Amino acid sequence: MQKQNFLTKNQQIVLDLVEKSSEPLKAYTILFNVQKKGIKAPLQVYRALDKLVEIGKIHKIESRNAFIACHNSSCQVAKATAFSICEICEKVTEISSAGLSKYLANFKDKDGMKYSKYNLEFFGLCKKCR
Amino acid sequence: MQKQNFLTKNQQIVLDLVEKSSEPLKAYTILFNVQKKGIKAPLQVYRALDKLVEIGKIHKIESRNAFIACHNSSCQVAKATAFSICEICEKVTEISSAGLSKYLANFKDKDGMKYSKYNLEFFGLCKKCR
DNA sequence: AATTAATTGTTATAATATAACATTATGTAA
DNA sequence: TTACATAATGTTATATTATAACAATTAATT
Repeated sequence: MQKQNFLTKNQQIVLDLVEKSSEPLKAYTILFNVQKKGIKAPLQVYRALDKLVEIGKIHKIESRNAFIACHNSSCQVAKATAFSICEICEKVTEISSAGLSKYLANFKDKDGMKYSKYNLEFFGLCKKCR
Repeated sequence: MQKQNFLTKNQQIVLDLVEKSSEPLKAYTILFNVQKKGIKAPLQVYRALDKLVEIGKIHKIESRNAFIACHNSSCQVAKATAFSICEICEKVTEISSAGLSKYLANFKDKDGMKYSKYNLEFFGLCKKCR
């Protein structure tokens, strides 16, 4: 069986919800909101989320245990992500800076090791909250 | 009462354990290992961890929900952290690169905003696992 | 000594995430 | 087109991570 290149019903339901949201959503918030669509258990949500993260449709904000849709058209795979997070209103914005991603992809550690996969979370105050 | 500038008993017990460990420790692993020292409840561990993170003695690896001691002498405050994480053996190394921290501290987003606080997690394979 | 603030201890519970297993659907190849 | 293999689903139960609430204690400041 080939690796699927389309979304299954549950994956589509979860993605639709996350894409409609202006803020990161938590797994159980998603669960609550998709119960009317027939998704009943946490595991159904987590499985959909896992897949969507894997294919880069959504990203996990690790410091918040929450998920947002990818807003970076070039981000086909979830491997190099950067976000700014407002510490007051919790607004999260995906950063797509060619300079930043180039710098990080080319960064070498002490051992000369490069990393194509990373997650960067900036914290501060957004425009509104400043 | 002044902000304490020393560690309390529980904080010291938790810090001692985390500093002795060569790998990130999870909160309940810590709890299990300090029960012989009189720490009985999760909250006692989480409170100590919170404080230790706040003063920069330890860092939380967000993608792993685990804690490691700070190995960066200049890191008095937990505000600008970078780690490499091996996806096979889960070895975590704190990166202290003047270049990297300078680049990130000076990075400006679309709105010209700078961020003095950030957390960066690189993923790849360590020397051994490569 | 009185006051204030931080920390502690304790019980209970909330929030986040996965294990295990039976079932159903879908692609591949004989 | 039937078997085979792989992937996704549904379901129940449970594991893991983290915090709420509140009473008690400790320590610095006035």
